[in-house]
Amino acid sequence: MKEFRDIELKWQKKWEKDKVFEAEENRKKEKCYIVEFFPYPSSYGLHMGHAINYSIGDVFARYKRLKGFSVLYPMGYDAFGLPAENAAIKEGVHPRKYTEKSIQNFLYQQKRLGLSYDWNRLIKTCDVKYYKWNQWLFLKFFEKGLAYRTKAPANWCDSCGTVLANEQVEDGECWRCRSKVEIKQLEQWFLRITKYADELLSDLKKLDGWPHRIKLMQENWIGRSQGTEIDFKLKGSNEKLKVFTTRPDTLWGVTFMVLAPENPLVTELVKGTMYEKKTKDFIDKVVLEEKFERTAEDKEKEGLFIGKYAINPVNRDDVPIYIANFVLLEYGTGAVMAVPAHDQRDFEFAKKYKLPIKIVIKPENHDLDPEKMMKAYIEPGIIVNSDKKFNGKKNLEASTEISKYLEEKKLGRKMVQYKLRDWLISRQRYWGTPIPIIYCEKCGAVPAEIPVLLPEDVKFSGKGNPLARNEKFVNARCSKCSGKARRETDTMDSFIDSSWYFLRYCDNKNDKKIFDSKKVDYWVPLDYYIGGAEHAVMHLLYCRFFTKALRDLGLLKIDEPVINLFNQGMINKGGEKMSKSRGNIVDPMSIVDNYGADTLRTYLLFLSAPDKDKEWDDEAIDGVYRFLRKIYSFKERVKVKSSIKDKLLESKLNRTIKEVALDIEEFKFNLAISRLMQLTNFIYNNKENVSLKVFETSFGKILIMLSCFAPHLAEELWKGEGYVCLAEWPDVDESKIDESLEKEEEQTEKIIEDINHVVKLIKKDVKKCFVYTLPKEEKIYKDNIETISMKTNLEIKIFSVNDKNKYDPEKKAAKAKAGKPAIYLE
RNA sequence: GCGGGAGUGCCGGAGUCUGGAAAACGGAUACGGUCGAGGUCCGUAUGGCUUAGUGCCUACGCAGGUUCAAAUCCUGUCUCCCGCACCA
Repeated sequence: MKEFRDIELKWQKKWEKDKVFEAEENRKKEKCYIVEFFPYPSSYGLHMGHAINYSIGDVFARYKRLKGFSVLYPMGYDAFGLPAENAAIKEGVHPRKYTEKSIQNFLYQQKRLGLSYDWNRLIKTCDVKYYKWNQWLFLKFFEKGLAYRTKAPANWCDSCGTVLANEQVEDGECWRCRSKVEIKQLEQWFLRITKYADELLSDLKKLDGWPHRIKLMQENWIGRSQGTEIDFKLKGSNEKLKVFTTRPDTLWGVTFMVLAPENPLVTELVKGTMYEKKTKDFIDKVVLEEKFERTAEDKEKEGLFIGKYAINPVNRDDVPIYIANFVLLEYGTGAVMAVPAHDQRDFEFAKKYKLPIKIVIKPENHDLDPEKMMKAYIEPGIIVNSDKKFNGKKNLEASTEISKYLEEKKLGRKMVQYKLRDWLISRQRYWGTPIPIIYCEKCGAVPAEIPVLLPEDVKFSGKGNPLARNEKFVNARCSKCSGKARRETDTMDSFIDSSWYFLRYCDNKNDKKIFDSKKVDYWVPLDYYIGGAEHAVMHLLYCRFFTKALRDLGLLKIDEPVINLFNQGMINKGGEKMSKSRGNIVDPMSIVDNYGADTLRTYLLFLSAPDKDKEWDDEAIDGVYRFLRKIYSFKERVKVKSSIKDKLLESKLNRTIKEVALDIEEFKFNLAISRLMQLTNFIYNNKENVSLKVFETSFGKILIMLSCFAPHLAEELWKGEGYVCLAEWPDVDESKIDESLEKEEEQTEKIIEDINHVVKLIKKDVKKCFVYTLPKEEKIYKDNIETISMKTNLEIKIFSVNDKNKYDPEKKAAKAKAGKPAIYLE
């Protein structure tokens, strides 16, 4: 509808001109900081998921403003990243141009949705004013030993031409392009996130406002396990082989050992022996070809004896050393002691390679026979065949004693292990923040002067990192000795950008400091952070890590960045996720063109609770459109015939104000909208029977509530001072809420329904209707006689059942019950 | 395998925390009305039976249990979605 379009554009312009949504640190007000995951600006523009995401945040921001909060609600763009660079290679556009264009498109579309961002706080991560502070932070981390460089096996995505962090590998595939990831040995920069592993885990308990499942996913990802590290001596050598186990109680049951094939010790051990060739072949096969299939649980276990033995420190047994595909270098010490009797993996391996199975724990009631066992016995039991100190004890209790015993004998120590690895942040790509390091022939890796500008003049060939071929960029002077030096050409993972952007919003124009702590302290932590669940173990873990690291640098006073995390549901169409490849996407902007932004926003929130998945329905949107048009129709006031519905309207209005506020606080926007619909329908149906004064004050209050969902329409119809979006949320007048009056209305509706029902049944021409009520209900129906008459199109006469003079030729009055009067028609 | 979430009319979804006449709100379809036609708008119907009536039966994935009373609480089970997965 063109009218809606004009209205929306008009108000969008006015809001912008009057800087209506600019935030300020008003210390007299309570603050509320609301952020949505900032988008990667793709050239396709907003998709429906964005539209939902921002609609949720906008409703809440608008609501909090109406409630008198000082609200910061900013937007930014996660503008570095691969798609822009790939487009550059494919289409020959410079990534900066491509990105700027996409940003302009996003910005235009977001404004067209009427989102109430403080655009003055805009952030673009590809802007040197932003990424300079990435570099600053990196150098701080470097100084504190939180950033370090090392040669390590890295996840390599050949199609992206770069390495990936563990979090960015999903099922052995690149999270972005879905191609197979391989392992390469490379010298790379890491951030020591593992330093915070324990705190990241234990602080999850503080996050009451986070969805349970996100916390669980992080907990699993961090993967803390407590155990014991035990030293095995190599036979015929003084060298030690360390293993990590959570089951020291099974130590006497060790019958072999297994090393991860890529464990550097392995090549050393077989050097010069007859096993060297076989071992090398095995390693090549397992490590290079099968890195990721290898971690599947149903993968057949494969191993190889490497000709060496270790000595069990507690019983001096010789145990053969194997390498096998089921042991991972990254976890623990990359070596395990194998106890086939009590570990399923070891059991399967032992069966396959005919290794002995020795029972050291048995159930209380019966004995185990290693020959007949079909699987490992992993339940609790009694220790047997071990040291006499422990035999006969319950294994769970003995476990700690054994660990202590090992510690005393200096054979082992208690230890905590994590699955969490350090964060690999080097990317062999152009479109990112340059890592501000210079390699000097004399001084080694030294900090570069920042900002290290990303050179604009580069050539994209599609192979390798264009920065590395840019002589002007690469050649540098050492910042310490001015000697000949070479610049680091890797750029940072763009997840660095998103790990702290919410802090920069608070002071986005500061060119002296990363941010002014006073400003940040006022706004952070985020009161509400809204976005999809796909970032559970990437962004949401990294930003927690950065918060803690920045706190330890003295820049922040908080431990956790986000109080309440809200995950919106996914939008489906035809039972499937909306996606380009399925061809079932609906472009939000096409809906805006046809129905307007107000309709789209309201519809998206009305579909279902914001945290639930949604099913897009092309037709159902008409319902919301009708609702908004109905509201718009009140622009022209009809003739007032009476004021008999004033009290009822005020009652409903006040109840609605109360309920809608509660619904919004609980993010039940779908319910809030349905209540506004009900109230609107009531007014619409009774518009001639409400006095002008009551109508206008009520309608004004409705518009304030409506302004959260359909802000343009609300502004257009608002007759109060200033902007409706800067008004005050209406107070609830409890005294106006009249339960019995509303009940009367229900009863009236009911009798109308009954009369109409009967009229239809008897299929006769009816003109008059006689209603017989219980004496105490007589008044209710008499008060509403006009409504009943009007809606049944009959002449109505109401009698109390005890009225002796009533007209009742067929003695129907006897059927009257409480709330259900009897009827006679003629 | 482990963990999390969900199953309610023709459809999307309320209701579940806190047990008390299930189906708010919206959509679709059909019929009727309004209208010059279309759209709009209004009304009625959409599990079964029955009717000068407001009644009865059946129903909240399935099966049990607790209770005067269960969509709601408990136990078991099936299906679907999501996450993790040889972590020693």
